[in-house]
Amino acid sequence: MVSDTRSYHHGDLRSALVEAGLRLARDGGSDALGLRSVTRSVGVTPNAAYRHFADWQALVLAVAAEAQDLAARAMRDRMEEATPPPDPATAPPDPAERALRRLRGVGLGYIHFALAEPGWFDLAILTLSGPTGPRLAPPYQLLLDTLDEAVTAGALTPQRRTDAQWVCWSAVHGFADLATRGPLRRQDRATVDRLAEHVVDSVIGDLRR
Amino acid sequence: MVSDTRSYHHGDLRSALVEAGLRLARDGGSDALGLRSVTRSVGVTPNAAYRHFADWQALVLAVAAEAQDLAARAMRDRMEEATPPPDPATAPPDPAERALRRLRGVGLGYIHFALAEPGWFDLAILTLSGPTGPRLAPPYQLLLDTLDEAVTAGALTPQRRTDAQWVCWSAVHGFADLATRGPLRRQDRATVDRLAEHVVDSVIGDLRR
DNA sequence: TGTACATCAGTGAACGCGCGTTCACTGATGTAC
DNA sequence: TGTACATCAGTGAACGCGCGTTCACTGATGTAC
Repeated sequence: MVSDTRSYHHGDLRSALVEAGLRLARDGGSDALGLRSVTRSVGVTPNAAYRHFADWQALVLAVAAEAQDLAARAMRDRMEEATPPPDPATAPPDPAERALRRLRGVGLGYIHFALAEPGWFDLAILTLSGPTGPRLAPPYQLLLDTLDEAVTAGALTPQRRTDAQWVCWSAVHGFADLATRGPLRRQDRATVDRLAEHVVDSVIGDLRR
Repeated sequence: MVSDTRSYHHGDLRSALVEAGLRLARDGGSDALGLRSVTRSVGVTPNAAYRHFADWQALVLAVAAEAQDLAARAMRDRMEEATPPPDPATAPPDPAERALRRLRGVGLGYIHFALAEPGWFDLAILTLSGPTGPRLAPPYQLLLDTLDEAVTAGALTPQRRTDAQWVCWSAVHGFADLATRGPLRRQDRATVDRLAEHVVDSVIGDLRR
């Protein structure tokens, strides 16, 4: 709480609504995002939201965009974790190998975000196809960039690069869905992690072939 | 219509409700399956459904099971289409090659069912994880059988067979989701078909490697 | 520095809707004798 | 073959709920002079 002195004017209700939306969606997924539930959570009248969003859908889109940013950030973290900055004490790693490790990190990052935050994942994929304008969804953009880097690093032929994003995305997205909503939902975490690596490595194995 | 003479007793209301549910879900997906909307569609009072289903969820599960059967049937058709019975006039095909063609048919069948019947697909995946008892979901069972056949035919080593179902299912399921709800939704059909083949062939390419 | 006033961001109450579910009921069916 | 009656499968009305949205409003803010 920034201030406990509840004033008539909120200050930054728009941000507060988006944040409350994220909080609700974290537990309940996109279903938890009602105009009434979000405003209730902030402690404000339902129609107060109409000062900041055209309608209910606009609010959902705003929260979903935030969830996509969170997903992209988690993926990027995982990617960079997989490829620490070169240590001058050791031999510089093979750039092709390094690029594939980064690609692997991106894929596993996608899956692990879904497993760690299924509510946000559910919300994020809701609008992956949405008309978010010319800007691509951040997770998708990250995948494209990483694949391009793999070509530059010589890990991937331009021929194999073509449409590779759909193979990669299909596999990790499908796995994430099976693991969060589907038959792998009840499996223990170690098994799911092992299968996730297997799926990602299979796809990368095919790409480098 | 079996009979236009509306009697007080319906005859087979349970089947009629499931059929009406399928009809509604075909257009509107699982969201269209309300207890009221289904009974209304049959022309019967809402609570009449309680004679045949414990509650709303039981009705949904019954319709979803039907949708899964439809999916499995479409996949099987596609699989058998890909492997016509041996013609004695020509040389018998390589059994390993034949098994992989069948596997390819199963994967493409899954994707094409999703594209042809997105409403039913949405409903079917809702309950892929559901507690449907010891019986596995028919589409999943079909995948397992086809993979096992591929091992028998020598197209797949037992080593590669391990967990292969998750790689296959993840890829086709993810693609189906991207193509029906995701960023490929607006793509023209020819492009989507081409990408679908690319995804399936990539996975199979990795398996046979 | 003080005041008048336009603008803005919220309130409070209500609208109409559709949902799943429950209640007491009634019309139809089939079985025992 | 006919009748009494238990059983079953529907009806009709209502409950309580939560939803997104609209209306007229009021309290707070900031600006012009």
